Amino acid sequence: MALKPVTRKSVSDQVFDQVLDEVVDGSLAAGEQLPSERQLAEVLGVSRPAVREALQRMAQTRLVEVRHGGGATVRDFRRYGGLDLLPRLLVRGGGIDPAVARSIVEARTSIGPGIAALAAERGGPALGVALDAVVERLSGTTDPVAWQELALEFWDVVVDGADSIVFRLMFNGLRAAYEPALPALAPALAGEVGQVDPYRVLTAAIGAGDPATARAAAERVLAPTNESLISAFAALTETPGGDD
Amino acid sequence: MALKPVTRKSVSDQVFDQVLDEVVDGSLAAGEQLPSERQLAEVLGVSRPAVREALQRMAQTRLVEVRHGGGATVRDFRRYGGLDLLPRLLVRGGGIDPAVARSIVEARTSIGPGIAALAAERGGPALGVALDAVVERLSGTTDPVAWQELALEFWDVVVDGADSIVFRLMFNGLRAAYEPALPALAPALAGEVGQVDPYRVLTAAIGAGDPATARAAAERVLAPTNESLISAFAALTETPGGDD
DNA sequence: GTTGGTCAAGTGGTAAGACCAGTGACGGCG
DNA sequence: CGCCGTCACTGGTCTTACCACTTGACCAAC
Repeated sequence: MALKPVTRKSVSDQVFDQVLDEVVDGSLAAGEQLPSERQLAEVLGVSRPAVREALQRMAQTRLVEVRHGGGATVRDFRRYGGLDLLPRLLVRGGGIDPAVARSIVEARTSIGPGIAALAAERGGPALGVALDAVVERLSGTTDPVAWQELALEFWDVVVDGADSIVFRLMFNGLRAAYEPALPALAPALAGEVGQVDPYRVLTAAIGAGDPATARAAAERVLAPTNESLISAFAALTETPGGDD
Repeated sequence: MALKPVTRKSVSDQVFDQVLDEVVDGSLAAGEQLPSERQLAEVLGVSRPAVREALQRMAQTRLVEVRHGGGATVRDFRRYGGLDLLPRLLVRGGGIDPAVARSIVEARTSIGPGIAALAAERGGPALGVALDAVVERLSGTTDPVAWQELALEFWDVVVDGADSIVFRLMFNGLRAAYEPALPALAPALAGEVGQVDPYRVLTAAIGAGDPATARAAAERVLAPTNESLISAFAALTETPGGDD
């Protein structure tokens, strides 16, 4: 009997989710006016403060624009949305959106090597040691989920070594989208468990302060995961998967 | 007589800003407990709903964690923060943070070429035409601010052509951080106004569907701006600059 | 007709007070 | 000593009221 933690979503959370869904799936088109707070409150059967908290959060993500006395307007999420709505786009409509999944893979592949090169430039030997420690733990791991978690931590350390805050913030956003899906994703990526050699090569290049080699090594670390990720996402389309 | 729009910040905005500032500058360290909503409301002289809206927005950006009945905890913004707090980090402490500025330049340089290559792969001739139109407008522009706006729009079109939602969302976040600073930044970048040739080369490569050439061309588009950007940010350190 | 002003209705912003629902620590009881 | 209930405190929600702003209609003066 597998028990799972009870989820208790607050009212404002639910309002937020509903409005966000309508914005993302186009039921509320860009430029459209939202119902007034009072109307929303009545329709949804909740209080106005609850609605307001949800709308303020929507405004915080730049998905709606609220003007004092002038109502709230939906904005084009493709034009104004941030990385934070990546999870919502990924699971669009009950299944995984393959275009979004592909895009995540592309971003990994495209950005990772550059970060590795920066880390090689700046990290110094200390970074190599830190990475070695992670790789060591990686080599002793057989559980797919734990392995992916460690892979994520490996990159976390690399990103720290790159010492470039923009990459750091991007990584945070991607991780926030990626990590919750790990339990559902990891089994499909089980094939790469145990393949620590690419990580060792990358670690060595970074520790040696060799950006060019690090860039190439990063590509070899990321490449094998890519096709597996795409198919993993595809396989997830009709699978319940890890929620929240 | 230069008039500027009157700014009227709502109470919850001000609370949000204050708390955010304290988190970013470390007055509220990671792991620390925030005062209770009731205490905050009393200390700041505002109502509890106003405080709640601000805290909910903080939670939305993953900078604080709120547990029902268990208070609110500050999280490490370097570990959990998203791209949306880039503007705040950039102007840390009244001046421009050079490390953040450098990082923005690095991200431009590192990611731009990959996006250009993707756009070349996927855009087709139609994308070339769209880019041509922007370049044409670019060539007729002498005002520095307008020129930078158009450069931003050029990349906007490129990112659309790359058809990869993650890059799109990243670009949105960077743009949201970059655009407000443009009026203050553009004059320092006036040197590049009129240099449309790199853009033409890039446009041609993308229109021709040549990823490798597009990648190289993108580097040549971005490179000249980089040193100017760094010094522009530096010059901005002791200049009022565009607020909000 | 255009300009400018006033007004009313609707909307978001703020406040106060009350109560519900979790959390956590303290102290009594076995 | 350990378990467990109580209670104070915290966040979550609702109600009600009022303020501030936007919009559009209407009207007077030019």
